Amino acid sequence: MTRTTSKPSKKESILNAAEELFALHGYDGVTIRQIANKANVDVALASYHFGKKLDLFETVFFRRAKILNDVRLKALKECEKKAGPDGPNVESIVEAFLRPLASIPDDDQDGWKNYYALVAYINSSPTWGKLLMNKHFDPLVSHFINALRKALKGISESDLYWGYHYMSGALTLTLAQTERIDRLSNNLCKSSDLEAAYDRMIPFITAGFKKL
Amino acid sequence: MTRTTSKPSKKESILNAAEELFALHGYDGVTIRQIANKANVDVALASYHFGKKLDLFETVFFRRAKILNDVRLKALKECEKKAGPDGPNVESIVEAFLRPLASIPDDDQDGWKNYYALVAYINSSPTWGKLLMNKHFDPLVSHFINALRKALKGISESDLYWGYHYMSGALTLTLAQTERIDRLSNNLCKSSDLEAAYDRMIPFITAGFKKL
DNA sequence: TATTAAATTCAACATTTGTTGAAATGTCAA
DNA sequence: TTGACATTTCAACAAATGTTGAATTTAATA
Repeated sequence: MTRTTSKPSKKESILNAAEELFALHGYDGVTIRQIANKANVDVALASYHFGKKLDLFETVFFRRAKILNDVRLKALKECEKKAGPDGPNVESIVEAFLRPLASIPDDDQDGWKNYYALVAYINSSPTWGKLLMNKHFDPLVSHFINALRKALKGISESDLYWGYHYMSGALTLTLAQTERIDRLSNNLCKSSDLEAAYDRMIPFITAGFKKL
Repeated sequence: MTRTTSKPSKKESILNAAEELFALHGYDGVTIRQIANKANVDVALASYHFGKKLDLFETVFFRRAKILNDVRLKALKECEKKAGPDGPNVESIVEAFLRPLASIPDDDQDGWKNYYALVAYINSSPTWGKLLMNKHFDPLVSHFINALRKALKGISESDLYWGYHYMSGALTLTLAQTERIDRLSNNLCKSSDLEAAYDRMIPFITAGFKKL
C-alpha cells in the first residue's frame, strides 16, 4: 500500500521482523537479537533507528494503524452516502467495519496478517489494550457506534456498547489466527480464510444486534 | 471451591501470585522473582515446588481447568435432561456454555477472575493456544458443538464451526477484562460485571446462530 | 526424644538481556 | 577529491534472568 514492491531497507526489515515476532510471541517474548537475526541486521541497528525496545514496539503498531483507520472510515462514509436520509442499516455498518480488513492486503499480505495478529494480541491484553487501543482506534470506533445507534433506533446505551463488545471480540479472535477452529473442525474451516470468516460474521453480528 | 477459606500455604500462594501476574503480563512478561515477591516467598521455592517456569505456568493453567470443564458439562447435561426428545434449543445450549462462568466464583472471586483473564490470554495467543487450549478445553467444546448441530437442524458444518468461533471470540474478550468497553462507554458498562455481559451475550449469540 | 524427610532459605552460577560509545563504512553534495 | 553526514558494525557494559546445590529450619514419625 505504501509503494510497489522493492527490497525493503534495513530499517523496514527491522519493522517487518519485529511485527511478525511481536505478533507471535508478544512484547516480552521477543528479544532485539531475535528481531535483528530475522532481519539480517546488526543488533545495535534497531536501537539506532528506533531507540528503546518500547519505541520500536509502538512504531510497529502505529505504522499501519493510520492506514487501517482511513480505509475503515472511508467505507463508513461511503455506506452513509449510499443510504437514504435515515442513514445506513445495521448490516451495511457492520460490513463497513469488518470487510475492509479482508480487502486491504494485496502486495504484502503477510505483513498485514502479522499486523492483524499483533492488534489481536494488544486488544486482548489488559496492559497493552489500555495503553494503545484507546488512543489509536477508539476515535474511529465511536463513529461506528454512533452510526449503529441511529440504525438501531431505541436501543439502550448499554446494549449498544455490549453489542459492540461482542463484535469486537469475534473480530479479535479472528484476527488472532490461532488456528483453533482449524483443528476443531478438522480443517474444514481455515483461520487464514478471512473472506469466509467475514461472510458469516456480518449476518451473525447483525442478527445479534437486532435482537438486543 | 477446593475448601473453605483459610490462609493459603506457601505453595498455593505461589500459584495464586503466578496466576495473577501471568494473566496480567503473559508468560514472558513475568519473572519468577516477581512471583516470589508477590507471594512473600523465597525465589528458589517456586523451583522446588513446581520445577521449571514452564511447568509452573502449566500447573496454574490446569488447576482450574478441570473444575471449569466439569461445571460446564454438568450444565449441558442438565439442560439436555430438561429438554424434550428433540434436545435443548439453541438458547439453552449457549446459556449452559456461558452462564457457569458467571456463577462459579463465590469464595475466591479474584482467583477466578485472574484465571479467566489467563485463559483469554492463552486462547488468543497463537503459540499457547495450540499448546494448551486444544488439549484441555476442546473435548468439552465438541460436546457443545454436537448439541448445537442438533438444535440448528440443517446448518452446514462450516457455518456451525464459524458460529462457535464467534461465540468463543465474544467470550474470550469478555474474560480478558481489558476495560476497553468501560472507557468507550464512559463507565456505563463495566468489564467486571460478568452477569451483565452474559445477560446480553446469550440472546445476541443465539440470534447470530439462527441467522447462519 | 531421636531420626528422617519435607520445606524453606541462602548464595551463587552461567546466560541472556537492552543499551551504548567508539570505530568503520557508505552516501552525496560542493 | 574533500568534507560532512547518515548508516552500519564491533565490542562491551551492567543488570536481570532461570536454575541449582548446599545449608538451615520445620514437621512428621517411630
